[in-house]
Amino acid sequence: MPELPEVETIARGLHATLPGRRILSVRLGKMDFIDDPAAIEREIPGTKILAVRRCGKFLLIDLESANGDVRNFSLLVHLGMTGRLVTCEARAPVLPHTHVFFALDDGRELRYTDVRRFGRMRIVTGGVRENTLDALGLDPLEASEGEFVALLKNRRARIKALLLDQSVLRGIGNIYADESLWRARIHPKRLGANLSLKELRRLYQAVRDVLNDAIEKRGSSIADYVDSDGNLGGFQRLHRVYQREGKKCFRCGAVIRRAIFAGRSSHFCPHCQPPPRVSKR
DNA sequence: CTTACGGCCTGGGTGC
DNA sequence: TGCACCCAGGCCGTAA
Repeated sequence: MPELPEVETIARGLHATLPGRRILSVRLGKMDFIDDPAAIEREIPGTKILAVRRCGKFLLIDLESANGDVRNFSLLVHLGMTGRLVTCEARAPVLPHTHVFFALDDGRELRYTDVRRFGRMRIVTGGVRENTLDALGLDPLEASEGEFVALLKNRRARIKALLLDQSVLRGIGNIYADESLWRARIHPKRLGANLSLKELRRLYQAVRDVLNDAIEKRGSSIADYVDSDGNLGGFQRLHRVYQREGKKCFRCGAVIRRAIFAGRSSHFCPHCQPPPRVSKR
């Protein structure tokens, strides 16, 4: 499941080889996950790739239009659950569910593969001022401790929901929310406003440590995730709670539990992460 | 405005 | 072997 560390790994991988390359042509398969397929087919061929970067869980491929026009623009890609963005030789075998092919001027292709097609793809213009991205909260790796604390300390929602809320913090998904809460020893059902300053600081550090460790291990390969070269990540081996229901807590030995909060599964240690006193439901 | 929650997207895995 | 159904995670719409 591509979250911040996985998208960061892919962005770095693509940024290492794509800038300067020109996109010669575009071929589309299924396109129901693309906002405006005609615009992609019309405006992408002939463009030069300037940079690849991450914003939350979004990938942005910055492009220079074919004629060197002033109007630069970007291809915005969200990988959803099963999306893959991989470069390979143009003659390389095509994986099933590959729906977008960008032919590059060095004989390679940039391909988008997505079994479930929960991903999204669209062209964005006008630099940073773009509504999809404007709605995003702070990047947890860029926010200061003070900003992080201020974001959460007055919120009456469950801390798990707040961590997942992209308009609060951008880039955290279910894996890293659960792993961060375990490291900070905070139960997912606690309310933001009920956390002590000490706990919020602990959570800030936990989130950063988890994300940085995961980036270092090139992300978590749970089901479909691979990096931009098609290689698996390594952080799934270091998960402490995610998908460890019934196994022993690495810290205290208690049995890790899984529970559904607001339709989302949460993995936690009932001993290290004590539940709120009065918990409704 | 804030929060909670159901539903939707799709198809692989599971269990009968 | 076939088949129905559960479920994944993000996001959006709705309601309280």
